[in-house]
Amino acid sequence: MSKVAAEFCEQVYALVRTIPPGRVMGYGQVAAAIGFPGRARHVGFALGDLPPDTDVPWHRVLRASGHIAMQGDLFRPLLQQARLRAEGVVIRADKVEMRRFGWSG
DNA sequence: ATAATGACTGAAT
DNA sequence: AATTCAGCCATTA
Repeated sequence: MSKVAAEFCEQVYALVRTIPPGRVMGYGQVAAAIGFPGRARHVGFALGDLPPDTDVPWHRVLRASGHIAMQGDLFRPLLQQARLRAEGVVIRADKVEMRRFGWSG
């Protein structure tokens, strides 16, 4: 990884692994939780650096609005949506109800 | 040192 | 409620 410090990535992964199935967090929320408020975009990059077979549940991280990120991407949003639904998260029009599925720890 | 970039955000329209 | 715009911040060129 070249864009974000390894330590930052490790903390992101560690926290994301603690998100329970069926619950979600926002990028900025994750950043703030590990002590890096304002680094929402970097959380995104850290997750993007994960291999396709990672055990990190990156699909449980969405935008603060509840929208699925990477709308420009063709494949990943579909996978993310499928995995979330498999965990019982209700998604309507590419967005989830944060009030109901959001998680703070 | 200036400018561009990106799995983002919050306020304004 | 949906879109647009202007900040955000570390990394690159």
